[in-house]
Amino acid sequence: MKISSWNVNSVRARIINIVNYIKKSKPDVLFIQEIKTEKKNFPYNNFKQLGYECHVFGQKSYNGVAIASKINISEINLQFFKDKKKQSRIIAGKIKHNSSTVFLINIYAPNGNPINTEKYDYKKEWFDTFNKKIKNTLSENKNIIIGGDFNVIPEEIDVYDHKKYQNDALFKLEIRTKFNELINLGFRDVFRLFNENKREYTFWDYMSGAWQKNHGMRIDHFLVSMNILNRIKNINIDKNPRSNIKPSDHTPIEIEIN
DNA sequence: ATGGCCGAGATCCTCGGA
Repeated sequence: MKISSWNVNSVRARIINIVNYIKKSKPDVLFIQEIKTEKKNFPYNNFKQLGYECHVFGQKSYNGVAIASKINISEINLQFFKDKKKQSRIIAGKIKHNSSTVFLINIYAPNGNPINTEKYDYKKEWFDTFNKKIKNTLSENKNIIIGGDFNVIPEEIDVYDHKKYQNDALFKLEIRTKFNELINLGFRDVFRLFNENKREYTFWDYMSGAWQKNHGMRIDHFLVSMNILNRIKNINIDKNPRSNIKPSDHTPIEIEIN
């Protein structure tokens, strides 16, 4: 089974790219972030024509997450925790796969820039609440996959110039510590586990030719709980969609699970 | 050292993104 995650930067502006990606990559489940639309304007039909059912946690203009799936997802949850700013950032659900239940959590974590503002405080609080909630969830379900746009650069190797990002909300030590606290609850960053020293990115800014210069960062991740780690067969960052016309600034990341 | 590119939504500009 293939699960993909992609911050599309508007599901409506990106629908052609998304359809092309799905046709080519054929994920069983697609985590989508930054759909930037309300549920009522979500392009359900484009997905339905490809055999995908969509579960949507929308928001006007900003944020918004969705799960598109070829297989049944149960217990869809739009209130994994109560977001202080009422932003649509998490959609969760359960799938049955190889006679076990796997808890899927699709997240779009806050950006947090600029630092020393309430945006940064919101990001810190958001991660504190998320980590607490994950800790509780682990006591009930050992099979958890968290995927999405974490807005966290885990290590120096994960950004083209780490010195530039010391005081950025994506790389500040305080934020990376929270990311590590989450991992220490019993997860692995699957990309880094499978690629010890590899430099790969999932995001390139639209500005100043970042894509052409490969000025990227790895901020989209799959974290998998220890209990099902041995079932992960592969992880791949598909850079192709970033090179297309009218691209998202992020590109999909994909895992294969047995 | 600075600014640069996009999308949404309400006006021809602002906000948010990372």
